[in-house]
Amino acid sequence: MWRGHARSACETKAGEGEAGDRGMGGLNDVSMAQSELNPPQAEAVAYVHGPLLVFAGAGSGKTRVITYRIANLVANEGVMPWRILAVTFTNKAAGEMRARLEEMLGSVARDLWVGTFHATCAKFLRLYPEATSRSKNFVIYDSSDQKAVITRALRDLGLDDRSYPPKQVLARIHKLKQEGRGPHDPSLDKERDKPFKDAYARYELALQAANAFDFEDLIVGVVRILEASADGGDSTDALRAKEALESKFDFVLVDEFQDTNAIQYRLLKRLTSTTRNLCVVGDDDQSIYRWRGADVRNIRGFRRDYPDAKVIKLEQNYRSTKRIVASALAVIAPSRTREPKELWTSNVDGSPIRVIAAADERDEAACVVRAIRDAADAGIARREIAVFYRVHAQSRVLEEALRSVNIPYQIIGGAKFYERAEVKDIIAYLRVLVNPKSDVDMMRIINTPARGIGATTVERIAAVASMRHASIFEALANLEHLEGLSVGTAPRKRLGQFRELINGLIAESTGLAPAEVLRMVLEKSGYRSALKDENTAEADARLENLAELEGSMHDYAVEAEARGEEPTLEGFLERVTLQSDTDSMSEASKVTLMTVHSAKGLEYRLVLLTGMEESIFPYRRQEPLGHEEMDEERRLAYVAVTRAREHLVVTHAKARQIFGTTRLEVPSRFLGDFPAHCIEQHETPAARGLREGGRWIDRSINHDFVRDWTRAPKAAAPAVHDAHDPGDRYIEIDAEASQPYDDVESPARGTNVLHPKFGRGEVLNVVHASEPAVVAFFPGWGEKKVLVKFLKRA
DNA sequence: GAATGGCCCGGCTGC
DNA sequence: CGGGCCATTC
Repeated sequence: MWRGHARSACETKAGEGEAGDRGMGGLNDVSMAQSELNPPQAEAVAYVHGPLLVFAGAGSGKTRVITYRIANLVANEGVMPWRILAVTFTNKAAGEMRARLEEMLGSVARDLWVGTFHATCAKFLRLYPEATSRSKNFVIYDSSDQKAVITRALRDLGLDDRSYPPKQVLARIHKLKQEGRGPHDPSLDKERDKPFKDAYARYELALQAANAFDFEDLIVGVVRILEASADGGDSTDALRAKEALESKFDFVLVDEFQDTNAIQYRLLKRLTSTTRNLCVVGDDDQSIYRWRGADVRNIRGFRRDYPDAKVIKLEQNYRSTKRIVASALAVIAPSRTREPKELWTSNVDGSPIRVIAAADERDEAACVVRAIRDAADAGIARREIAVFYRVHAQSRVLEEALRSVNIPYQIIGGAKFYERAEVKDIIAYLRVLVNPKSDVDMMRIINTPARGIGATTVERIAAVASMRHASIFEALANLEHLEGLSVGTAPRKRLGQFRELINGLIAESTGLAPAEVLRMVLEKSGYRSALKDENTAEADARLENLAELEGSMHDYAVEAEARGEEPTLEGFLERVTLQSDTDSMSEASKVTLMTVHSAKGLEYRLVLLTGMEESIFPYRRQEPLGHEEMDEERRLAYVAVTRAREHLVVTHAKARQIFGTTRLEVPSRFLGDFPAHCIEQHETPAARGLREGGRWIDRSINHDFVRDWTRAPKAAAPAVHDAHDPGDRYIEIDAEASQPYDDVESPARGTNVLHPKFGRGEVLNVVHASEPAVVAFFPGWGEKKVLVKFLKRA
């Protein structure tokens, strides 16, 4: 329960339970809840006109402030809901905000514009597609699609991919787009790299020809509309769209403003150019997307751009214990440039932060398992627990450890479902049906499943199409009359058959529900039967994934209907591309594993922060990090720590196998920043073994490691405790439930067994040694040959 | 001309 | 560990 004065707009007594479908009315009708807002929160809610900057410290209730502010505008200020735009960082956050507002305001909340930058701009562009030389059925190209486009452009220009690596060229293009600069921007005149400019121009043309946008284009496109001018030769379509857009909203609110980039900020300025009712909320200490173009100077410099802006700081943290808040502040403190603010909490001291030294990544995973079990014993539900890491590559070992002891978990991000080959294939079909000009998709499916149209033929038809500034689909339509297409009669015939396949699919898909289109594509393209014919376990898994794809279409249909929208294939495809990792998070009773980046905006009772080692977190490759990069790593660590409500466990390993090599690691410098009175240091027996025995440590290479280990967590903690009993290998075994194997009897292939050291495993092979033995796979350890007498039934 | 298997290089974070 | 490229085989 929040304490503090409720002021002005927020003095209301309506009961929360009465929230429901109600018309608009005074705020007293609205269940703005018994919630009492503290003075700065109330001020941020009640301040109505003009620019408003809210510095919202971690856990200071900023989502609540935005939500209430919107409710206040609608209920008390008489603002029409469709004239309010709220920009959130994820689709999930948008959905939650919308749901909350519907509770407070009733069904009128459906008319609010709530969404991410990308989703909102996509919506604008579908309203005014002509203004950007696209049609309404445009598709959005994700990074791999973009890479395909730029690779092709570079090849067409005869640029070799060693001097012009597609990834880097693409990165340069994105950087320019984030600044709103096209290939013919005057600022590029001094750019001496003409081939690069050509590649950029060609990339843009290719996207336009494909009736496609990349992520940046969605924002840039809307800004272009808003900056259209009759003098600048813009079309009447563009001018009409401009007029509609710039007067569309009375109020614009932006969450996580610290992670906006230059073009997004420009968009916001343009959308509010007449009203100046721009409310931005964020925390410069939590700016973690610099590498993606985010510019923390947007929030730090907001007052310069809007000298009359009202500035409010929310500094009371309601989320975390005192120890967690103090540690977070200690981690962020060394950062050089920060907006001054004092985060504080009146919450309890809480339990000490456990810092655990593990021997290696598996030992660390075992610590994680142990901590999760302890938490479960203490009554913390699994959904209240999260495991964080800096890079996805760390997740596998953690995953195996959890699986081996049957702790349900979900992984956010990582190997993404929609990036699986079979899913991408089918999505490519669907996108072609929606937008046949999409060459990237056409190239993907033209010979998938194999239908005798090989690389050479594809290359030739693509070359002819590009020579005529046409798409492959258009070239195929003219197949019989194409001059300069030198393919034999057989491939030509197959191309014709493919064209008929696509035309047939397009004709039959009209009027069908998205899931029905999917089923039809699977059948008629021959994709399903090709997979079935393979008759392998892998093909079966792919078929299952495709079934799951159909499932996700149903989920989408339900969501769309909740928003009052008609489910369409376009809508589904857009959702697939613009979905953020956390959007698909399950509410089920599972432990959540994710990167710290994904964790932004979330909170958990128990957070396990793993891999706190120099070179992992702060992450660095060869080059030492620059100041800016180091500051960002620090902010990322701050985000990680501030996700925890009650308990925080921080682990680091002394050696880590990652990216194919084993490295000796020293504890992260950020660990050294934790205040001594907040932490409690532990060490696993295996880690201590390394320190004391140093058996397999070559000190001549390793003296840094030893020195840093004694120095880095400089806080002399209370006594160092054992994280585990000696001899316990941390993979827990339910001893009572298992029975030993007899000496004579060997477990059969495929049976599950328990080993005192390696835990649960599966028998792969029975081997003949002097004693009965098997080769078994133990998650987290790999394949091991073990004697049967050490095994128990699982 | 198409399909498949091996090999080498590069590898973060993500709308 | 995976994707892209090349060599080999059909």
